[in-house]
Amino acid sequence: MGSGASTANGAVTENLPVDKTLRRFLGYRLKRAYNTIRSELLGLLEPLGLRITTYSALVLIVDNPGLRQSVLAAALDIKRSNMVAIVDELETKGWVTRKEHPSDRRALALHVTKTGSRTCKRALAVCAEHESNLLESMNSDELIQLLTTLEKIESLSEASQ
Amino acid sequence: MGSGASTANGAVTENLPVDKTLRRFLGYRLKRAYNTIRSELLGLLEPLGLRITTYSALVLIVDNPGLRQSVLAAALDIKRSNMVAIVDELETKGWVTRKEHPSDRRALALHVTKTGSRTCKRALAVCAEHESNLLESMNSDELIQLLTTLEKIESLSEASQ
DNA sequence: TATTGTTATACTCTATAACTATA
DNA sequence: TATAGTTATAGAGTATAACAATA
Repeated sequence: MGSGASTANGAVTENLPVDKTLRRFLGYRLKRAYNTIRSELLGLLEPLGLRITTYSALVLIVDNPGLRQSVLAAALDIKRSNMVAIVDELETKGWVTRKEHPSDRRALALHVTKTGSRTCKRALAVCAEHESNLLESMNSDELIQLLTTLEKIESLSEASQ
Repeated sequence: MGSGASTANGAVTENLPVDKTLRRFLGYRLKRAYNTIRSELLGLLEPLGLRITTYSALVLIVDNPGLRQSVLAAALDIKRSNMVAIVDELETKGWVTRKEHPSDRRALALHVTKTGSRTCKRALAVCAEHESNLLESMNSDELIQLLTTLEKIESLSEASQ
């Protein structure tokens, strides 16, 4: 896939030199890299009943018991309105509960259940292994550098708002 | 935005330490970085009548006259079926034409029109400036390193298929 | 039999507006 | 007046299956 050179039949596939112009554009590269990682993660998480969004949310709830739904949404850069269905899904599966917030009656405090905690651990293990595969063939300095740069990109556009 | 500390009113916002676990995960970081760049690009391209997908396609067609639709799809990592609407849009705007492929009567050869070429140039200029903004505050070695690593990620998952 | 372009379809992600109940 | 959660809705992106024409 990607630059597919030869095919089963004699059909043409004209290997395209993507480099010419487009390759230089960061947005394009980021998209492709994210897409590949995304589809890999999807495959890893699906057997556990998780999607990337529900997985990310679950991890944050585990690490921050009593978390407000709106804070969770902000942390994941997801609109409050879109957060509802995600927490709904986690609640339906019995992994997360919405409780009253101790000091603010408008808010909901999110907590993990025992099964939720177990699922989260398994998911974390699976994803950690996936990342370690990347790490192995990538050199850990390189990865750290990547994460730092990505963070920089985020904070940059944050500033220009 | 993102880690919003203070609000107009006295309302609580509980600054969340996202780092704890999730921050380590590459997929999550990639998604956020891509989303920020994506929304910036959207804003830049919209006045020109382009979206990210149509823009990417247009650039490739300009650089590779007579391109097959299927090759274009493969180059952009987009399914052939999803490529149809994208080329439709470019054709409707009068920027691209679908002609007969000289050697394969199943295929269509994509070509740019004069207006298409003009639009592409303007879009490239806008995006180049956007990237140069990133470059300025990022150090060009860092950017090159980033692009290299992203490419590595792609080729990695390509190999594991 | 395989590939090209196409249609139809479904699911996810993202974004906006508007409502309610609280603050 | 502003915030938290919610609903409804619309627009993109992505993925699969199936078809006709052609290789």
